[in-house]
Amino acid sequence: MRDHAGVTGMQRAELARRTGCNLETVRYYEKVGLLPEPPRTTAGYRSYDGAHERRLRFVLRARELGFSLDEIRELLRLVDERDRPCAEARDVAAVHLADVRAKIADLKRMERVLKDVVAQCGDGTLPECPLIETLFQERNAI
Amino acid sequence: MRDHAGVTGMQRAELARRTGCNLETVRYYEKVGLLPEPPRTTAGYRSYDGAHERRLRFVLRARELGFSLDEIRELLRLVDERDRPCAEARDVAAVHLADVRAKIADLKRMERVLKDVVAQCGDGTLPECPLIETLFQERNAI
DNA sequence: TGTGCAGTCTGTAGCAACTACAGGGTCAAG
DNA sequence: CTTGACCCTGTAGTTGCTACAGACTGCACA
Repeated sequence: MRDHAGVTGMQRAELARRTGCNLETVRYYEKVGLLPEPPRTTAGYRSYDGAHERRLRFVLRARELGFSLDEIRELLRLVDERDRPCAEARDVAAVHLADVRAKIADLKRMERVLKDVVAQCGDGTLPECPLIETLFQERNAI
Repeated sequence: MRDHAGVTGMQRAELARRTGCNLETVRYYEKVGLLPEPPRTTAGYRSYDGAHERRLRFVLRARELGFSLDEIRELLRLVDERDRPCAEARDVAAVHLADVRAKIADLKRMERVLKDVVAQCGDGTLPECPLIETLFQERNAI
Protein backbone atom coordinates (compact mmCIF):
# COMPACT_ATOMS: atom_id res chain seq x y z
CA MET A 1 0.00 0.00 0.00
CA ARG A 2 1.10 3.52 -0.69
CA ASP A 3 1.48 6.09 2.02
CA HIS A 4 -1.95 7.42 2.81
CA ALA A 5 -1.42 8.92 6.23
CA GLY A 6 1.17 11.55 5.38
CA VAL A 7 -0.69 13.45 2.68
CA THR A 8 -2.53 16.64 3.62
CA GLY A 9 -4.09 19.57 1.86
CA MET A 10 -4.78 17.79 -1.38
CA GLN A 11 -7.16 19.43 -3.77
CA ARG A 12 -9.79 17.47 -5.62
CA ALA A 13 -7.78 17.07 -8.80
CA GLU A 14 -4.84 15.56 -6.93
CA LEU A 15 -7.05 13.14 -5.02
CA ALA A 16 -8.67 12.11 -8.29
CA ARG A 17 -5.31 11.68 -9.99
CA ARG A 18 -3.86 9.64 -7.11
CA THR A 19 -6.83 7.27 -7.00
CA GLY A 20 -7.65 7.13 -10.69
CA CYS A 21 -11.14 8.41 -9.92
CA ASN A 22 -12.91 10.85 -12.20
CA LEU A 23 -12.82 14.40 -10.84
CA GLU A 24 -16.58 14.88 -10.83
CA THR A 25 -17.18 11.48 -9.31
CA VAL A 26 -15.40 12.55 -6.13
CA ARG A 27 -17.91 15.33 -5.64
CA TYR A 28 -20.74 12.95 -6.52
CA TYR A 29 -19.66 10.44 -3.85
CA GLU A 30 -19.60 13.24 -1.30
CA LYS A 31 -23.06 14.35 -2.32
CA VAL A 32 -24.53 10.88 -1.90
CA GLY A 33 -22.81 10.37 1.43
CA LEU A 34 -20.17 7.80 0.51
CA LEU A 35 -17.32 10.15 1.33
CA PRO A 36 -17.23 12.70 4.16
CA GLU A 37 -17.32 16.37 3.32
CA PRO A 38 -13.71 17.49 3.62
CA PRO A 39 -12.66 20.67 5.38
CA ARG A 40 -12.40 23.78 3.23
CA THR A 41 -9.77 26.43 2.77
CA THR A 42 -10.75 30.04 3.39
CA ALA A 43 -11.60 30.33 -0.28
CA GLY A 44 -13.94 27.34 -0.03
CA TYR A 45 -11.66 24.82 -1.71
CA ARG A 46 -11.89 21.21 -0.53
CA SER A 47 -8.82 19.98 1.33
CA TYR A 48 -8.28 16.23 1.50
CA ASP A 49 -5.87 14.08 3.48
CA GLY A 50 -4.76 10.44 3.52
CA ALA A 51 -7.88 9.28 5.32
CA HIS A 52 -10.08 10.63 2.54
CA GLU A 53 -7.87 8.93 0.00
CA ARG A 54 -8.07 5.62 1.83
CA ARG A 55 -11.84 5.81 1.97
CA LEU A 56 -12.14 6.71 -1.69
CA ARG A 57 -9.93 3.75 -2.59
CA PHE A 58 -12.28 1.52 -0.61
CA VAL A 59 -15.26 2.80 -2.55
CA LEU A 60 -13.51 2.44 -5.91
CA ARG A 61 -12.37 -1.08 -5.13
CA ALA A 62 -15.87 -2.07 -4.05
CA ARG A 63 -17.26 -0.59 -7.28
CA GLU A 64 -14.74 -2.65 -9.25
CA LEU A 65 -16.19 -5.70 -7.53
CA GLY A 66 -19.66 -4.61 -8.61
CA PHE A 67 -21.08 -3.57 -5.24
CA SER A 68 -23.88 -1.01 -5.54
CA LEU A 69 -23.53 2.34 -3.83
CA ASP A 70 -26.11 1.21 -1.27
CA GLU A 71 -24.08 -1.88 -0.51
CA ILE A 72 -20.93 0.20 -0.18
CA ARG A 73 -22.70 2.55 2.21
CA GLU A 74 -23.63 -0.48 4.27
CA LEU A 75 -20.06 -1.81 4.23
CA LEU A 76 -18.68 1.58 5.27
CA ARG A 77 -21.18 1.73 8.08
CA LEU A 78 -19.91 -1.64 9.27
CA VAL A 79 -16.34 -0.38 9.04
CA ASP A 80 -17.18 2.70 11.10
CA GLU A 81 -19.68 1.60 13.66
CA ARG A 82 -18.90 -1.96 14.60
CA ASP A 83 -16.20 -3.75 16.47
CA ARG A 84 -16.75 -7.06 14.78
CA PRO A 85 -18.47 -6.46 11.45
CA CYS A 86 -17.25 -9.59 9.69
CA ALA A 87 -20.47 -11.62 9.75
CA GLU A 88 -22.59 -8.78 8.41
CA ALA A 89 -20.04 -7.75 5.79
CA ARG A 90 -19.82 -11.36 4.66
CA ASP A 91 -23.60 -11.44 4.27
CA VAL A 92 -23.55 -8.31 2.10
CA ALA A 93 -20.88 -9.90 -0.06
CA ALA A 94 -22.70 -13.24 -0.21
CA VAL A 95 -25.89 -11.59 -1.45
CA HIS A 96 -23.86 -9.66 -4.00
CA LEU A 97 -22.05 -12.82 -5.06
CA ALA A 98 -25.41 -14.45 -5.75
CA ASP A 99 -26.37 -11.44 -7.88
CA VAL A 100 -23.13 -11.66 -9.82
CA ARG A 101 -23.65 -15.36 -10.44
CA ALA A 102 -27.20 -14.74 -11.64
CA LYS A 103 -25.92 -12.09 -14.04
CA ILE A 104 -23.26 -14.46 -15.34
CA ALA A 105 -25.93 -17.10 -15.96
CA ASP A 106 -28.08 -14.56 -17.83
CA LEU A 107 -25.19 -13.44 -19.98
CA LYS A 108 -24.16 -17.01 -20.74
CA ARG A 109 -27.66 -17.73 -22.00
CA MET A 110 -27.41 -14.68 -24.24
CA GLU A 111 -23.96 -15.71 -25.38
CA ARG A 112 -25.08 -19.20 -26.41
CA VAL A 113 -27.93 -17.88 -28.55
CA LEU A 114 -25.86 -15.09 -30.09
CA LYS A 115 -22.98 -17.40 -30.90
CA ASP A 116 -25.38 -19.79 -32.64
CA VAL A 117 -27.17 -17.17 -34.71
CA VAL A 118 -23.95 -15.47 -35.76
CA ALA A 119 -22.64 -18.87 -36.85
CA GLN A 120 -25.87 -19.61 -38.72
CA CYS A 121 -25.63 -16.30 -40.54
CA GLY A 122 -22.30 -17.50 -41.94
CA ASP A 123 -21.06 -15.03 -44.53
CA GLY A 124 -24.34 -13.10 -44.53
CA THR A 125 -25.50 -14.12 -48.00
CA LEU A 126 -28.55 -16.11 -46.90
CA PRO A 127 -31.89 -14.87 -48.25
CA GLU A 128 -33.55 -15.29 -44.84
CA CYS A 129 -31.43 -13.96 -41.98
CA PRO A 130 -31.36 -16.52 -39.13
CA LEU A 131 -30.75 -13.77 -36.59
CA ILE A 132 -33.79 -11.79 -37.63
CA GLU A 133 -35.89 -14.94 -37.82
CA THR A 134 -34.77 -15.86 -34.31
CA LEU A 135 -35.81 -12.47 -32.99
CA PHE A 136 -39.27 -12.98 -34.45
CA GLN A 137 -39.59 -16.33 -32.65
CA GLU A 138 -41.37 -16.88 -29.36
CA ARG A 139 -39.27 -16.01 -26.35
CA ASN A 140 -39.29 -19.42 -24.65
CA ALA A 141 -37.03 -20.60 -27.47
CA ILE A 142 -34.14 -19.14 -25.47
CA MET B 1 -45.91 -19.02 -33.12
CA ARG B 2 -49.23 -17.69 -31.98
CA ASP B 3 -51.63 -16.04 -34.37
CA HIS B 4 -50.47 -12.45 -34.82
CA ALA B 5 -52.21 -11.50 -38.02
CA GLY B 6 -55.82 -11.96 -36.94
CA VAL B 7 -55.86 -9.65 -33.95
CA THR B 8 -57.19 -6.11 -34.38
CA GLY B 9 -58.32 -3.25 -32.17
CA MET B 10 -56.26 -4.25 -29.16
CA GLN B 11 -55.81 -1.68 -26.47
CA ARG B 12 -52.51 -1.11 -24.78
CA ALA B 13 -53.25 -3.31 -21.78
CA GLU B 14 -54.11 -6.27 -23.97
CA LEU B 15 -50.99 -5.88 -26.07
CA ALA B 16 -48.92 -5.68 -22.90
CA ARG B 17 -50.62 -8.73 -21.42
CA ARG B 18 -50.22 -10.79 -24.60
CA THR B 19 -46.51 -9.98 -24.91
CA GLY B 20 -45.60 -9.87 -21.23
CA CYS B 21 -44.40 -6.31 -21.67
CA ASN B 22 -44.94 -3.69 -18.98
CA LEU B 23 -47.80 -1.37 -19.86
CA GLU B 24 -45.77 1.82 -19.63
CA THR B 25 -42.91 0.34 -21.58
CA VAL B 26 -45.10 0.03 -24.65
CA ARG B 27 -45.65 3.78 -24.64
CA TYR B 28 -41.96 4.34 -23.98
CA TYR B 29 -40.95 2.25 -26.99
CA GLU B 30 -43.31 4.27 -29.16
CA LYS B 31 -41.87 7.50 -27.83
CA VAL B 32 -38.31 6.48 -28.65
CA GLY B 33 -39.24 5.25 -32.10
CA LEU B 34 -38.91 1.49 -31.64
CA LEU B 35 -42.59 0.89 -32.28
CA PRO B 36 -44.78 2.76 -34.76
CA GLU B 37 -47.47 5.05 -33.41
CA PRO B 38 -50.65 3.01 -33.71
CA PRO B 39 -53.91 4.44 -35.09
CA ARG B 40 -56.28 5.93 -32.53
CA THR B 41 -59.96 5.52 -31.86
CA THR B 42 -62.13 8.64 -31.95
CA ALA B 43 -61.55 8.99 -28.21
CA GLY B 44 -57.80 8.96 -28.77
CA TYR B 45 -57.20 5.41 -27.57
CA ARG B 46 -54.37 3.45 -29.21
CA SER B 47 -55.54 0.56 -31.36
CA TYR B 48 -53.02 -2.21 -32.07
CA ASP B 49 -53.08 -5.18 -34.41
CA GLY B 50 -51.04 -8.31 -35.01
CA ALA B 51 -48.25 -6.42 -36.80
CA HIS B 52 -47.68 -4.24 -33.76
CA GLU B 53 -47.63 -7.30 -31.57
CA ARG B 54 -45.09 -9.02 -33.81
CA ARG B 55 -42.85 -6.00 -33.75
CA LEU B 56 -43.07 -5.62 -30.00
CA ARG B 57 -42.16 -9.30 -29.59
CA PHE B 58 -39.10 -8.68 -31.75
CA VAL B 59 -38.03 -5.82 -29.51
CA LEU B 60 -38.64 -7.78 -26.31
CA ARG B 61 -36.74 -10.81 -27.59
CA ALA B 62 -33.82 -8.61 -28.63
CA ARG B 63 -33.85 -7.00 -25.17
CA GLU B 64 -33.76 -10.47 -23.60
CA LEU B 65 -30.62 -11.08 -25.62
CA GLY B 66 -29.16 -7.86 -24.23
CA PHE B 67 -29.25 -5.71 -27.37
CA SER B 68 -29.38 -1.99 -26.61
CA LEU B 69 -32.28 0.08 -27.90
CA ASP B 70 -29.94 1.63 -30.46
CA GLU B 71 -28.94 -1.80 -31.71
CA ILE B 72 -32.57 -2.83 -31.91
CA ARG B 73 -33.40 0.28 -33.91
CA GLU B 74 -30.62 -0.69 -36.30
CA LEU B 75 -31.91 -4.26 -36.58
CA LEU B 76 -35.44 -3.05 -37.24
CA ARG B 77 -34.15 -0.70 -39.91
CA LEU B 78 -32.47 -3.68 -41.57
CA VAL B 79 -35.72 -5.63 -41.35
CA ASP B 80 -37.67 -2.80 -42.95
CA GLU B 81 -35.37 -1.28 -45.52
CA ARG B 82 -33.24 -4.03 -46.92
CA ASP B 83 -33.75 -7.01 -49.15
CA ARG B 84 -30.77 -8.90 -47.85
CA PRO B 85 -29.87 -7.59 -44.42
CA CYS B 86 -28.14 -10.70 -43.11
CA ALA B 87 -24.52 -9.54 -43.28
CA GLU B 88 -25.24 -6.27 -41.49
CA ALA B 89 -27.47 -7.89 -38.90
CA ARG B 90 -24.82 -10.48 -38.24
CA ASP B 91 -22.28 -7.70 -37.67
CA VAL B 92 -24.54 -6.00 -35.13
CA ALA B 93 -24.92 -9.32 -33.33
CA ALA B 94 -21.19 -10.08 -33.50
CA VAL B 95 -20.31 -6.75 -31.89
CA HIS B 96 -22.92 -7.36 -29.24
CA LEU B 97 -21.62 -10.88 -28.67
CA ALA B 98 -18.17 -9.44 -28.01
CA ASP B 99 -19.73 -7.03 -25.46
CA VAL B 100 -21.53 -9.88 -23.75
CA ARG B 101 -18.32 -11.91 -23.55
CA ALA B 102 -16.46 -8.95 -22.08
CA LYS B 103 -19.16 -8.54 -19.45
CA ILE B 104 -18.99 -12.23 -18.60
CA ALA B 105 -15.23 -11.94 -18.15
CA ASP B 106 -15.67 -8.90 -15.87
CA LEU B 107 -18.27 -10.66 -13.76
CA LYS B 108 -16.16 -13.80 -13.51
CA ARG B 109 -13.29 -11.74 -12.14
CA MET B 110 -15.65 -10.27 -9.56
CA GLU B 111 -17.03 -13.70 -8.76
CA ARG B 112 -13.60 -15.20 -8.10
CA VAL B 113 -12.65 -12.47 -5.64
CA LEU B 114 -16.03 -12.46 -3.91
CA LYS B 115 -16.08 -16.23 -3.56
CA ASP B 116 -12.64 -16.14 -1.97
CA VAL B 117 -13.37 -13.36 0.51
CA VAL B 118 -16.69 -14.86 1.55
CA ALA B 119 -14.89 -18.16 2.13
CA GLN B 120 -12.15 -16.42 4.12
CA CYS B 121 -14.73 -14.74 6.30
CA GLY B 122 -15.92 -18.19 7.33
CA ASP B 123 -18.47 -17.92 10.10
CA GLY B 124 -17.82 -14.21 10.53
CA THR B 125 -16.15 -14.41 13.94
CA LEU B 126 -12.71 -13.21 12.82
CA PRO B 127 -11.46 -10.06 14.53
CA GLU B 128 -10.21 -8.61 11.20
CA CYS B 129 -12.72 -9.02 8.39
CA PRO B 130 -10.94 -10.33 5.27
CA LEU B 131 -13.56 -8.72 3.03
CA ILE B 132 -13.06 -5.28 4.50
CA GLU B 133 -9.29 -5.70 4.46
CA THR B 134 -9.48 -6.69 0.79
CA LEU B 135 -11.45 -3.58 -0.05
CA PHE B 136 -8.77 -1.44 1.58
CA GLN B 137 -6.11 -3.09 -0.59
CA GLU B 138 -4.70 -1.65 -3.79
CA ARG B 139 -6.83 -2.30 -6.81
CA ASN B 140 -4.32 -4.21 -8.92
CA ALA B 141 -4.67 -7.04 -6.42
CA ILE B 142 -7.77 -8.12 -8.36
C1' DT C 1 0.63 46.11 -10.83
C1' DG C 2 -1.80 43.89 -14.24
C1' DT C 3 -3.16 39.98 -16.81
C1' DG C 4 -3.77 35.54 -18.27
C1' DC C 5 -4.65 30.94 -17.44
C1' DA C 6 -5.38 26.97 -14.83
C1' DG C 7 -7.61 25.49 -11.09
C1' DT C 8 -11.94 25.48 -8.04
C1' DC C 9 -16.78 26.35 -6.85
C1' DT C 10 -22.05 25.64 -7.45
C1' DG C 11 -26.07 23.97 -9.66
C1' DT C 12 -28.08 21.69 -13.26
C1' DA C 13 -28.78 18.71 -17.30
C1' DG C 14 -27.73 14.67 -19.72
C1' DC C 15 -27.03 9.40 -20.51
C1' DA C 16 -29.75 4.25 -20.58
C1' DA C 17 -33.94 1.99 -20.09
C1' DC C 18 -37.35 2.05 -17.98
C1' DT C 19 -41.19 2.70 -14.10
C1' DA C 20 -44.58 5.13 -11.61
C1' DC C 21 -47.31 8.41 -10.62
C1' DA C 22 -50.93 12.68 -10.88
C1' DG C 23 -54.74 14.57 -12.81
C1' DG C 24 -57.85 14.22 -16.14
C1' DG C 25 -61.08 11.87 -19.90
C1' DT C 26 -64.00 7.68 -21.53
C1' DC C 27 -66.93 3.81 -21.56
C1' DA C 28 -69.72 -0.15 -20.30
C1' DA C 29 -72.32 -2.48 -16.67
C1' DG C 30 -75.65 -2.35 -13.22
C1' DC D 1 -76.65 7.83 -13.63
C1' DT D 2 -73.14 6.45 -11.06
C1' DT D 3 -69.26 3.49 -10.29
C1' DG D 4 -65.17 1.49 -11.48
C1' DA D 5 -61.98 0.13 -14.79
C1' DC D 6 -59.78 1.43 -18.37
C1' DC D 7 -57.32 5.20 -21.28
C1' DC D 8 -54.76 9.69 -22.04
C1' DT D 9 -50.74 13.14 -21.21
C1' DG D 10 -46.73 14.93 -19.07
C1' DT D 11 -43.44 14.61 -15.69
C1' DA D 12 -40.44 12.79 -12.05
C1' DG D 13 -37.94 9.09 -10.14
C1' DT D 14 -34.37 5.26 -10.48
C1' DT D 15 -28.63 4.10 -10.73
C1' DG D 16 -24.13 5.81 -11.24
C1' DC D 17 -22.13 8.72 -13.01
C1' DT D 18 -20.38 12.66 -16.50
C1' DA D 19 -20.29 17.17 -18.43
C1' DC D 20 -21.22 21.43 -18.79
C1' DA D 21 -22.11 26.92 -17.68
C1' DG D 22 -20.92 30.77 -15.25
C1' DA D 23 -18.52 32.62 -11.48
C1' DC D 24 -14.53 32.86 -8.40
C1' DT D 25 -9.45 32.17 -6.90
C1' DG D 26 -4.62 31.82 -7.01
C1' DC D 27 -0.22 31.81 -9.01
C1' DA D 28 3.31 32.86 -12.57
C1' DC D 29 5.16 36.09 -15.49
C1' DA D 30 5.97 40.83 -17.58
